[in-house]
Amino acid sequence: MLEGMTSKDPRAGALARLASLAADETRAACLLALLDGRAWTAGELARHCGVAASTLSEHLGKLVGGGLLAEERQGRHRYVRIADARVAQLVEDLTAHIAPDAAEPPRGLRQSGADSAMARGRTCYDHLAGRLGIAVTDALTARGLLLQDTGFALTDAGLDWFGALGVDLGGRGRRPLARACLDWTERRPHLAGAAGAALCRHLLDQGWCVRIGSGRAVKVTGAGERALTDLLGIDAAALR
Amino acid sequence: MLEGMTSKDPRAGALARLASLAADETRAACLLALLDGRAWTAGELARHCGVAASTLSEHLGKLVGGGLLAEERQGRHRYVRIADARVAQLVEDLTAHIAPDAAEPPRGLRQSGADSAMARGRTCYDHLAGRLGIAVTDALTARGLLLQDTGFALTDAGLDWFGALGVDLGGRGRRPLARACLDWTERRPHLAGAAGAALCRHLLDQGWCVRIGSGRAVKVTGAGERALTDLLGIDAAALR
DNA sequence: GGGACGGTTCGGCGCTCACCGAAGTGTCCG
DNA sequence: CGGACACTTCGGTGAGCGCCGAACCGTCCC
Repeated sequence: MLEGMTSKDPRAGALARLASLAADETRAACLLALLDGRAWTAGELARHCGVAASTLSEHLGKLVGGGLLAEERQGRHRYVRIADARVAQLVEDLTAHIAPDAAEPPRGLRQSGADSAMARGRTCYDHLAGRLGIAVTDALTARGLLLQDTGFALTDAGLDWFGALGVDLGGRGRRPLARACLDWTERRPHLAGAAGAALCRHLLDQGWCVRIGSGRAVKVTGAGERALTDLLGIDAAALR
Repeated sequence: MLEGMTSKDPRAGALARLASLAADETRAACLLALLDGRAWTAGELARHCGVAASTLSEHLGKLVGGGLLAEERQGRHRYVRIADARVAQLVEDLTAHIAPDAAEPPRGLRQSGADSAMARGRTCYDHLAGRLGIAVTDALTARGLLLQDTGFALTDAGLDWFGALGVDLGGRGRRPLARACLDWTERRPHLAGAAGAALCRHLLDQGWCVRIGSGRAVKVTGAGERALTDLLGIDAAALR
């Protein structure tokens, strides 16, 4: 009670509290699962993590209370998702930090189908990742629309390109237009941020990409192959 | 022992382990203190955190073992510092996430002197922060050397500018040349990354800036004022 | 209405972990 | 050599936390 504390940075408590939220394996598994950007029900997460529903309920209470997750109740379901892009970025950053160590786990044959679909193309919160994400990012860079070597930013030509595509990049809120997100399978940066999100949304809206099943894996459609070739010179067949 | 686990992402364990390192208030305080980029002895940190030396020794064991800190033993001293720029960035990112909430603590008059020196200019790991860091970043942007609105990257002109200054930006290692670091007092992004570090080093090497005491606060010298005005058109008097 | 179902609350169990002081190791210095 | 000093190791203690199953509350559907 006495608080015999010395100075000790006042931010330390808040930092520790934030880190605690991810410091449990079950909660960490939830955050990683939710990085697909979709909303999961509490039950789905409980099964995914292999813990009792009651246990997971308490975890969700903490994650929501800590501002990392947003919840939406629908009937008897409790849907949760990553609260916002800042949180998604934080989890991505943490994940990127451990990626070099976490060697590819030995994969059973049964999983390799889904895995390879994920490696071809997937969403990472709200933008594209996998080989598709890399291909788009590299094509933008090759055409002088995106700087990658000296940082990560759209060029003026890049801004025009998005404009010509009819993609609204949002009212310049707090969120950075372009930022790098380290890809988990490819180990290379790909386009994230407001522009990455808008581009991903555009591809899905135009039917150039479709989600495979209910998961985060996506595949390029026939129309998408033509569009990617026309717009960016991407050899989309290589992504099949 | 049985490992009745279901799938549960294999990265979850590693993520939780990483987060645990920062999930303790004392360890968090250590990380924040070490963000000044200098090496601290175990005893200094113990006093700073207000815990017994034995307690802190165990904390350092975990932080070093987890790869967040690097240690160097000199005689009977154990010096520790942030392991590398990636770790520094991680801690910065986490800190930036909580900054909006952590309102400025009520400051006693005794501290306000040191605090205002910190607000004027300081190092943030290996680059400049505070009003000085913001001023340099904004000046680079205004001169078309740095893009901030569409991401964060040096322009070609920016590369030339660094070259003309005689600053070596390093052999393009893994580290990004330019990235944004959110300033804690100014709430605005400033230049970090390899270019930010090189620039900070250059200012100190040239005697344009000097450290105040042994801390992280820095002040601009007379020669520095002239140089900043010449090179970037900065009104350095405003930083006094 | 009644039963299945998703989610929450609660009590209790067991483990982990931060903390301390005391004793021990190694270094520096008079 | 002997004493001061920085740090580490080790037992012990107390608090916190993740987990479960059982009981409970709403919602959906037959």
